[in-house]
Amino acid sequence: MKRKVTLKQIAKELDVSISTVSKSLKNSSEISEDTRLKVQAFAKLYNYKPNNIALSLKNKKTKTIGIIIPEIVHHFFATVISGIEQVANEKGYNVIVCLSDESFDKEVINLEMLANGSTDGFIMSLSKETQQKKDFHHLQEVINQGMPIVMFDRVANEILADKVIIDDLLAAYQAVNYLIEEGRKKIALITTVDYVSVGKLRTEGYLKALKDHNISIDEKIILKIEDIDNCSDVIQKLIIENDIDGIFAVNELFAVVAIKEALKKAVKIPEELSVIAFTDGIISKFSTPTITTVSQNGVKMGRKAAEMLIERLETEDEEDERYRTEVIETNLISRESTKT
Amino acid sequence: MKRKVTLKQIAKELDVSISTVSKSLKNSSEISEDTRLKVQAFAKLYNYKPNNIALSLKNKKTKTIGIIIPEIVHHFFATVISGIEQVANEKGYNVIVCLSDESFDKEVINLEMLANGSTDGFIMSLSKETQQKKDFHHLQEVINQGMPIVMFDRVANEILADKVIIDDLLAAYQAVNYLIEEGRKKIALITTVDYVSVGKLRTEGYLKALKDHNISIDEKIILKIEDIDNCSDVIQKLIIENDIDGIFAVNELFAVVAIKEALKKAVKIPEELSVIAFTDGIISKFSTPTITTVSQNGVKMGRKAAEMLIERLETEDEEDERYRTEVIETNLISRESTKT
DNA sequence: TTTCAACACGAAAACGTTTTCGGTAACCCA
DNA sequence: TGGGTTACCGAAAACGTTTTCGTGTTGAAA
Repeated sequence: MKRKVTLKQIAKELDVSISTVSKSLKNSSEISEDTRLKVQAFAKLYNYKPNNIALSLKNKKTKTIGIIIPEIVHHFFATVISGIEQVANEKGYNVIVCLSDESFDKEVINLEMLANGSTDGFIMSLSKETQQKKDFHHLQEVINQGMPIVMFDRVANEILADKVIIDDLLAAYQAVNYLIEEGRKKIALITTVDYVSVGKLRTEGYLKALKDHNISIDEKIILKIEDIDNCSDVIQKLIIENDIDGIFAVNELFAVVAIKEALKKAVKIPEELSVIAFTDGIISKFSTPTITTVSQNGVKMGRKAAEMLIERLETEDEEDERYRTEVIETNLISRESTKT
Repeated sequence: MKRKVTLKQIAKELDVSISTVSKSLKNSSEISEDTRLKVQAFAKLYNYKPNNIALSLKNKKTKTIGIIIPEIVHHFFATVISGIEQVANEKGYNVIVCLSDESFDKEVINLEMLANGSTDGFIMSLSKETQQKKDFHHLQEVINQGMPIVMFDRVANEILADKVIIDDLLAAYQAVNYLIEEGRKKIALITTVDYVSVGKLRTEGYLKALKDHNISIDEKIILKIEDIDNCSDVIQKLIIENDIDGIFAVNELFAVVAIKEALKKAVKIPEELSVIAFTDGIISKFSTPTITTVSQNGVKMGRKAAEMLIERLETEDEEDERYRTEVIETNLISRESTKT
């Protein structure tokens, strides 16, 4: 087992100083060609690679991006990571991933953990609990220390930082419009509890679309679901007890459960009931019938977030306080769960 | 913007030496209670946290695990990461994730990148290309440098290291047996190309099950698919041209495509055709009909891998060359795509 | 012969820790 | 009063780099 070789060892072996070795490897003109080549040959032979930690300490740059997200077993977040990793890779950065598990405390711990030198900046999406508590002091503190943060999807208006979002309200509005133009009159909404920022915005879009078409709002067919694992019963109830002809769901899981429950009751999709879901994930593509969705391009969001962060990291004039909010466009992918 | 405070700054401010500050914060008995409390109060006030990079350099430990996987937009890998992160978190480690995109070169680059001090060890699953080339010198080199590697799922027999796998052959054997015991006579196999280690093993299990029941092997109903994105045509052909009554697919994507194609042709599932898939992912749970699967507990694999790696990292007597291969049990989750 | 530039290289500081070792008082006991 | 202990603190090395500055040697010009 041959341990990694250091500058010091090379210096000793070749009977020169550490400085000489370092300069030789950097092709400094200060060093004679003789010694330069000698050192380079030796370094190559022993497969010398500079130690990243030492470099980080010296340069006060880790070339590492911290990602903190609620969970990873979730197609959307996985695609975002994928996008981040792509541009990080291109620009020579690594990514270190932490999961908050939707917990405020874990989010704080992870953030503080990584803020002590491990990363140059953060890309994050807030945990549900954080959004509920509306406590963002941990973010503010990190920002005050001079570490840039880019937030995506679940962002906080209270925090001044770069952000990457989609226009949740507009996209929801358009999706519901789509159903209305199909001729649907009684469109149900299946959404999350209100403190999840995106859920709230999508709900607003739904309400606005109905209002703009003079369709009265019926609270009975607006379902706010907290526990995603046990939602089938309430959804079934929604379908049986109201003769709805359209469903707008804020995620594909709600949608697929709704479709299953409808099929059980022999409701024909899309003839009698149209379904549109937010988030174009793996489920929508492969369910039967396939589901019309608002596609939320996670890869693109990740790429954009990484670009924004790295730009801020690498721009010299640090204090440009003009934070940007980038809106990624969505598009409606129509599939079998709607008529047109 | 107040930058992070260091020992040196505290020392200067309080007019003591750096050593005194360091010892005070560690509650060393060498320091008088007076100064100790004074220092601690000051440190707390300025929210002092030791710099991780400096610690890493000093201790030659980063408390960071490198994960290198083919891709993250894949439910199985996401669950594995989730498992790794759980125990890493418990034991005070961070994880840094790199994606090889199934490319040998990227795998090598990532490995070398992280091996230069950034991580203490690795958990990885090989890229397809690496498995095809059978070139593992990059792994061997890292191991030679004294960094432990734990491989999971797509492992290499040629490399001596700790491994976490499932018994692919046995699980496939049992799955096919299940179909046979249902009374299926003509069972098709939809698998990957052979160089993917797990695909090969699952194929072997399929063959063994047929042999053990004296069912003759029909090469026409064994489909080896390279391009997962355009597999529907060949699968459709398989279903129309052979009157098969069972399908064993080595992943859920193949299975769901097969089901869709069968339904198109009005083949009744499971009455006329049973389907079992490997990998219990999100698709199997929500497709219509839901799919009977061999569940491959990714979280458990991840947890196990992380435990093995951390144990090796933290055990003093470094050179215990007895590498272990841990086999995670699978179980068959029967759903609507099979009769019993 | 003196002077000066060019050349080649090394010493040392710096990044932020931890830890070993020494040192200086004050105190105790004989 | 002398020797030894104890309590408290600081200097310095170490981790592996990079970079600034200094220094010695050479050769050529004056």
